[in-house]
Amino acid sequence: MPGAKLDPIDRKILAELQADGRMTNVELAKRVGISAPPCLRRVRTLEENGYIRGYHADVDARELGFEVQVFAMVGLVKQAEADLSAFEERCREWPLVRECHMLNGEVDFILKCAAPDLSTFQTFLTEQLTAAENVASVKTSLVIRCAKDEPGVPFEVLEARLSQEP
Amino acid sequence: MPGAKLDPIDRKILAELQADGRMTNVELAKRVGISAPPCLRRVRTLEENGYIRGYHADVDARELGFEVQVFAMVGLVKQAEADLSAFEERCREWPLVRECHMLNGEVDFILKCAAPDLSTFQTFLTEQLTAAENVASVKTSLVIRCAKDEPGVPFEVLEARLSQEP
DNA sequence: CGTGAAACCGTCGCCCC
DNA sequence: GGGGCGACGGTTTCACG
Repeated sequence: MPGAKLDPIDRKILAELQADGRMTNVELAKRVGISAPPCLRRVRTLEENGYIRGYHADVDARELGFEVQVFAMVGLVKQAEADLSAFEERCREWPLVRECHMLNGEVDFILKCAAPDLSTFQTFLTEQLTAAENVASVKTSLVIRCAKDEPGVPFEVLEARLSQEP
Repeated sequence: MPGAKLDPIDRKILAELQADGRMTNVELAKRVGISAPPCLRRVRTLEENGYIRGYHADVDARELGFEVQVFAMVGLVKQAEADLSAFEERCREWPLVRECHMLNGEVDFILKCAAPDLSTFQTFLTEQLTAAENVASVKTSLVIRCAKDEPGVPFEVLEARLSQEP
């Protein structure tokens, strides 16, 4: 049962840093109810054990001139592990592809892409993605608007679960 | 032309904070080539003008016990603006739904969901999402694995564009 | 935008439970 | 094992040139 090695203070630290990753350590310590030194030690441990992968500013893509966001559903011709890995490696090299998830079901991968405008994306779509080796089909959907974009994990759900069956 | 109001130093600040949101201000100032006080003023301005929406620790969902990630494609019965807004409001209230994007094409919305296990998700799926008013169809795809998950925007693409046609 | 100064914070060693 | 106290050096954040 993962996440069980964390005590309530660790989970509170993760929840607070997920909500505000630039909080000072003393502020964080105050919120979780311990003093600064042990709080910092816990944060370092959480980082080293991979619970915290990093910290990122949440930059507004549209304000920066990335008007186009697209979800692309990709089907491959062959799905042996080597084929899957090869496609994933390609995706890591394409900067327009921000996320690449392998799925079950009829489609093999879903990609989230960001581009400055439609023509940039269509060039990428026709000359790179659809043209890539082993790609059988690509279906794209433009994002009209984004109603919710919460990073990370719903800690409320985790806490409800843990308080229910300890 | 959005993003044009930013000078190269502002864009460098955004790129650096996107890569490491917990960097100290003096380190950031060193990297962008100015001293600390004007660097902090620029960061504050970028925050106030909405270029930076926030800072978040990138928490490993699976290590925390969220084993299940799902993409859900949702079609509605009616798509008048009031119907669309009502569904978006529902999504904001569901903690398991982390992202909700309205799409063009045959499907109306794509949702990214996170859940501790399959049964939690299926309960949500059958009792909440599929049962919600105005929902016509829901197709779900489990995430098998994630090959890439880069937050934010490819600044390399932006810089290449700006240096090409100033 | 840079300099200087004051307040604050990150961090360490040590002691305590 | 983990938490608290005190102190040092670095950082944030002013006012001012």
